[in-house]
Amino acid sequence: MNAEQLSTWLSAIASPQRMRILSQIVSEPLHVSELARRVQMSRPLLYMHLTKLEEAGFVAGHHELTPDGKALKLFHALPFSSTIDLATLSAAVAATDAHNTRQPDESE
Amino acid sequence: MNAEQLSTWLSAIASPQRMRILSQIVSEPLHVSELARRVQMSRPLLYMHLTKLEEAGFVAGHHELTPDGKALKLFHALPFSSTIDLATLSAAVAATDAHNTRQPDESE
DNA sequence: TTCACCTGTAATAAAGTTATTACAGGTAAG
DNA sequence: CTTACCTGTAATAACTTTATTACAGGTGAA
Repeated sequence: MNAEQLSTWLSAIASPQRMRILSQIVSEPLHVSELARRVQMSRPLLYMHLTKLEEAGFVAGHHELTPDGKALKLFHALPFSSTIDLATLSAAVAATDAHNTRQPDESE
Repeated sequence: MNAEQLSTWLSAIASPQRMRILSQIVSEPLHVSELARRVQMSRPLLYMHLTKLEEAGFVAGHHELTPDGKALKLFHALPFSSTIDLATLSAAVAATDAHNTRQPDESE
């Protein structure tokens, strides 16, 4: 994990709004409209936040049909745990530096 | 720790630039101008980043006089370690909710 | 005095994030 | 057909963060 990736990961949860969203779908998955009502947020805005959370791997969404045939998009939180300290950050910076110093033909 | 405080803390390190700054002053303290040269950043910009890091408790700065009498401002990284997971985030959101639901006369 | 360092901040520009509004389109029930 | 739900996106406004430029002022050495 390089500095940019770690930054993307941390930025995704470093938002009170996204923390609230996440905490709502820890125990039970919810569909977008219902989730929007619970966190009192417009759907377009919620989509933006969910997209960031999904890209960083904190949530996953999947379509589901209700018994009566309505299509819902359900989201649920994915479990994770990570320890952050100076060593973690330094390692990420080192990974970035190594990448940028690398010769053109060197592989990932 | 409520959601806003956790957000401030995470946001402070969720930046590749600030990770680079931090990793430079882990082993040895450096004065502002020298640090600016190492991370290739203008001093005013570096000050802005250092202020954020200091407010979040990741670095500390102190003035020091060189043997020949020049005043330098040295910064060094403060050690820390924190585990981030769904429980941490949910607890922060709960702390915020508790605060907002509280009666006017309730204490901190 | 001039040069080469250093600290510190104010004003502003540039870029990125967050939030809103307004759409288009779907299903099922009354 | 209208009402009441749902998904999804495009355009844009409002705001925050990041970065630059331009100052003012200090010390010590040549």
